[in-house]
Amino acid sequence: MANVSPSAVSLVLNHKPGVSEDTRNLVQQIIRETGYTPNLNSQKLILRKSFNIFIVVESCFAAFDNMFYNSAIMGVLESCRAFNYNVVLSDIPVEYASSSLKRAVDQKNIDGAIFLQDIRPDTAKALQEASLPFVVLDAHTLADDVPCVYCDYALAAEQCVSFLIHAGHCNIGFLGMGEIPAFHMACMQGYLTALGKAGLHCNPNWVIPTIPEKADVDTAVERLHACPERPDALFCNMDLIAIYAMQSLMQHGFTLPEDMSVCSIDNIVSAQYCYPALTTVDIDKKEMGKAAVNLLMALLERKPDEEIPVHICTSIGKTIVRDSVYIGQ
Amino acid sequence: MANVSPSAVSLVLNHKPGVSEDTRNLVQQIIRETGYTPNLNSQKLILRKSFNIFIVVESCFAAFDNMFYNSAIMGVLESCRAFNYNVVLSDIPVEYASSSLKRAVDQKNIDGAIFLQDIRPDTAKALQEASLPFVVLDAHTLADDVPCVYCDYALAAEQCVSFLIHAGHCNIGFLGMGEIPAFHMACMQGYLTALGKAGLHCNPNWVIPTIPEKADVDTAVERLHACPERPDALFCNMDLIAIYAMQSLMQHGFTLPEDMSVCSIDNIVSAQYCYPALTTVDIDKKEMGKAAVNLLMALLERKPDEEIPVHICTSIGKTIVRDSVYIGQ
DNA sequence: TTGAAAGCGCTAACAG
DNA sequence: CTGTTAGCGCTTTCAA
Repeated sequence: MANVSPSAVSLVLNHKPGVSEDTRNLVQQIIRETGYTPNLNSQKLILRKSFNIFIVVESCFAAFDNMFYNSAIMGVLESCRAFNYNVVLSDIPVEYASSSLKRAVDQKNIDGAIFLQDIRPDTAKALQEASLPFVVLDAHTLADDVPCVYCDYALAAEQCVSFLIHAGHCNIGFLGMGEIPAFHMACMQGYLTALGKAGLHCNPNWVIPTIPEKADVDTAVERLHACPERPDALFCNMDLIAIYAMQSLMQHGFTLPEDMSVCSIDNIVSAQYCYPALTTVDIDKKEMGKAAVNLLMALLERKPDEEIPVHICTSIGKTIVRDSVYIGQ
Repeated sequence: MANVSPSAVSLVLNHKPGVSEDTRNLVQQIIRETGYTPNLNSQKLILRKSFNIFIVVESCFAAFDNMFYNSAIMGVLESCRAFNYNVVLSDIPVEYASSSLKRAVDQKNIDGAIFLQDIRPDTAKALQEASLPFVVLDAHTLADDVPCVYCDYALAAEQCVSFLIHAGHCNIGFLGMGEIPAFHMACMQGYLTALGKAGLHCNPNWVIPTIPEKADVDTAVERLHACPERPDALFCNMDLIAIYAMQSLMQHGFTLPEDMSVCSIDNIVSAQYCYPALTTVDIDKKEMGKAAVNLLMALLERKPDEEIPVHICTSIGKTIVRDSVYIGQ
């Protein structure tokens, strides 16, 4: 030490009490003058922390290049900056996710994790056993003991379908991602609620589960096309499905939106680039990302048997009106 | 130790010589049985390494949610997995980039960095002074002493314009990102080369620099529209500009691609979702990402005065033919 | 080839 | 309030 004490410095650095104002000021000045920076690695060693949080995707329907989650990650970053954690990206294949994470825990290379979309119950359990704090972002099924941030897709669906109804459409089909049961059910429920409130009925031939792949959406549109009576509007629960559906529809000779209105949920960036530009219910993905890190940080700093609300719901945005819905009458 | 030696274990763990086969096997077996995992943090401390590499964007024209760089990041991740480094995302505002990175170096929290797109000479210098290895991904200007991976956009431009010419177009305009001079010049050169090879001349009124924002592209299209004689095809050096241009064109009552063909460079994911689906020269962004980490790793492990080629050029992909170019005659 | 011992740069528990 | 001390879990000389 240039001047004074050995471990008092530690207290100063960590803004802890136990030092007189004089000493504190002196130390701070010397730190400033010498440009001293503590070595994070020794802190990591003694504190048994890594200051790393991982973003990991286990679902095959999520990915870092998924436009939805990509926006969420922007929120994660923004919110994480204040906490001095590194956010590290990890694209582990599903089958190795939990073992790979467990290894990271053993190595003390991870303090917490944010999962993009639901994880399997057994990996949640494995993580809990390894006592790794984590939160799932954009959860669809809400297990009591898994912390998550989610949004009310049933509400979003209702809002979307209501928009269609207010635009004058009575015959509304539902083309939706069917591979995530809870998600599909939520959207189905919102769809039915909106229909019900308007006194409309649901034609079962018009609800077709699919996945966000062009070929699958093509066959879904095919089925719709084969119906004796066709809807005049389509609700999709993902922008990507809506975009593919519009492409299919146009390939079948439909003029959009006159021959078929399409409205969906997400507001990914491609929604403004596709044709027709897509009318869609905005989901504040960035907000979800921020909420996820806030939850995770709370979990990391939770005191013994402190209760933390672990399911946090972010609100649904407005319906972004673009060109894919024909405003009738 | 359950059995034998104290520091021999270290040699075994790091696959270093100096241990007999017997000891090695014994130790390895015990490690397997006990499921022992070394604590990374103490290695970090003693080795003065973090096993972190940062991905950072300093340019205001790059970002993590930029679809181009986003794909590149997938390549970075994929290639990094083998090296046991964490890839951490860092969205530092431009003005703090170099100081923030220097701090990370002081803290021993970073071993290397990958920049998305060009960095300013002064930050390159600052990084070199801090002796932080780094590489810039998708470099446009190639300073001798800054390691980078780039691709030959002049060639891509030539390929793109040649495609237009082969499709029967003789009057070809150039709407391009003008804010990155080196990039603009490279594309301009490719554009002129293709024109020259075909014996075509360049109408200066038809080359209009712009930026990838709807409003700016709108005014660029406006200018084109005001020309006494108009081109029948447009070369753009970025998909996003092409997509905006097509939207503008359609708003002006053009039928695409009959009234105007559009072709560009990048092949971002939105290129297949836009309307008309965009014909574009593929850039292997993933490959660039991989090349960047390979370069960086070589830099990290370079022995004293070992020479490493620091400019690596990735090849240009095929022209992905979609619907935005009218194939004439 | 192997073991003993000295740190890496910090924090925390303990006396003064 | 302050200084002394003992580690955190590893790697690495250096002798044996």
